[in-house]
Amino acid sequence: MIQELKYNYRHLFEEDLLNEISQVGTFKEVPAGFTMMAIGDYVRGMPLLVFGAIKVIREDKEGDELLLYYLESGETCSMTMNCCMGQTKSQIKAVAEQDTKLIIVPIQKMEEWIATYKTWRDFVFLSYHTRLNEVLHILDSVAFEKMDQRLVNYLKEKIRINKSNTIHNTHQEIAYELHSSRVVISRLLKKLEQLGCIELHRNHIKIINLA
Amino acid sequence: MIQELKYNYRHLFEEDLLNEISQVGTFKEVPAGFTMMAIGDYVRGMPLLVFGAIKVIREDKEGDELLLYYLESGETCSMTMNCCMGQTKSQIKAVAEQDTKLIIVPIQKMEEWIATYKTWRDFVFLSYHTRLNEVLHILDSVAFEKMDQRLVNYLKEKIRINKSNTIHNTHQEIAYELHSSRVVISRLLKKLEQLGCIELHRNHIKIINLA
DNA sequence: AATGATCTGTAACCAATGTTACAGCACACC
DNA sequence: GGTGTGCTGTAACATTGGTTACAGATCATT
Repeated sequence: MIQELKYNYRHLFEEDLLNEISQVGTFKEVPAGFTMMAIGDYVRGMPLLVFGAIKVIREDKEGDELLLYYLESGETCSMTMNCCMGQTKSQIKAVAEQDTKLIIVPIQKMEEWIATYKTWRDFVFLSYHTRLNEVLHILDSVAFEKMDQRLVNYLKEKIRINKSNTIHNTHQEIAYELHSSRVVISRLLKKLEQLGCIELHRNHIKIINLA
Repeated sequence: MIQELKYNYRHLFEEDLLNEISQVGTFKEVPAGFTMMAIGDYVRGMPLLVFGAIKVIREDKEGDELLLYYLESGETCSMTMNCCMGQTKSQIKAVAEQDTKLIIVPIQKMEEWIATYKTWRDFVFLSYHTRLNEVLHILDSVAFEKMDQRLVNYLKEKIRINKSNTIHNTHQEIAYELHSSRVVISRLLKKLEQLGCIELHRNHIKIINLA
C-alpha cells in the first residue's frame, strides 16, 4: 500500500502525513462497474484514489441519472467530505469506471489533519475547489448546450479518462449518464457516424475524430 | 461596522477574530440592482454579508444567464474563494438583490486565518459545503425539472429571500434568470394565475399560494 | 390629452427532444 | 442450426420550449 500511496501523493504530502495515512488507512480494490456508494448510504471514510477512475453520478427521486464527473488517481471526493462534515447521507452514487485501487481514511482523522497538516488542508481545499468547478461545468453544459454538443463532450471526456479510442458502452448506458433516452442518443450517434467522427459497433464505439 | 459585524458573526467567530476582521476589513454599502462583480473581474477580497442579499449568476460566452443562488447575511461566497485561491478571474456575476451591507476582507488575511483560527476554517468549509450543495440543487432543477416547476421554485425562493409576497420583476427579468424566454414565462405565469396561485400586475407579481 | 416607451397577452409556427412501436441484427446458449 | 435475449436503426408522433409577430395595456413625460 505504502508504495502506491507514495507514487501518487508524494508530491502533495510530507513524509509524516504519508506515514500516518498508511497506518490508519484501509487499502481497497474494486472492479470496473462496482457501485461503491449509493444514494442514502452513510459515509464512513474518505477515499484517496491511487489507481483507476470512479464516476460520480447524481440521481433524482425517480432514479433518473446524470453523470457529474470522474475522479482519477491522486484525487479525492469532496462530496464525501460534504457528507462527512454535514453528517448527512450521500447525495450521489459512485461507480468504478475502471478497476480501481484506493485508500480509505477514517473521517475523524481527516478532520484532525486539517488542523495539523498544511498540505492536507491545501489538498482538501483544492479538492473542494476542483469539484465545485466541475459541477459548474456540468451545469453549464446542461443549461446552455444542446444534446448533440453534450454527447460530443461526453465522448471526448470518456476517451480521455479511459485512455482509449474505443468506448465500451451501449447507447442505453450513454443515455442514462446524459439523462436522455436511448433513441435520441442512437439518432445523434448515427449523425456523428455519417460525419465520419465515429464508427458504431455493437457494444462499442470507435472514436475517429471529434475535432 | 463593528456592531453590524458582531450582530451577524458573534456566534461564529471568537472575539479576537472579530477584532481582526474589523481592523483589516472594509465596510461597503451597495444599492439594490448594483453589479458587484462581473465575469472576468479579478477578485480582490472576500465578502462577508452583514445585511441584505446578493444574487449570484452564471453566464456563458453568449451572455446567457442562469441564477445560481442568493447570499444572505452571515454568509460569504465560496466562488470568491475559489477564484482567490486559484488566482483566476471571476466565473460568475454578483448583483445586489436588495440594498446590501458587507465587509470585504483581503484575500491574504483570509488564507492566514485558515491556519490560525479554527472557527474561521470551519466557516470557510461550511461555506464551500453550502455552495456546493446549492449548485447541485440548481443542477437538479435544470436537469430534472420542467420549466413550470422551476418557475414555481424560483418564485418561492424569491419571496423567501425578500420576505415579501410581492415580486417586483418583469417577466423578461425572470426569463433571464431562468435562462428561458419572455413569452414562455408569460405563458406559464398566466397558467399559475388561472390556477389562483398568483396575481399578475404590471412590474410586479403577487404570490397567493404556491402550495 | 398626445406621445412614446415598456410591459403583457396571445397566436402561429418551429426546433429539439422524448415516446412508442417495431424490425433486423448479433451473440450466447442450447 | 434453432432459440432467446439484448442491441441498434428507424419511423411516426407527442410534448416542451423557443421564436416571431403583433395588439393592447400601462405609465411617464410633455
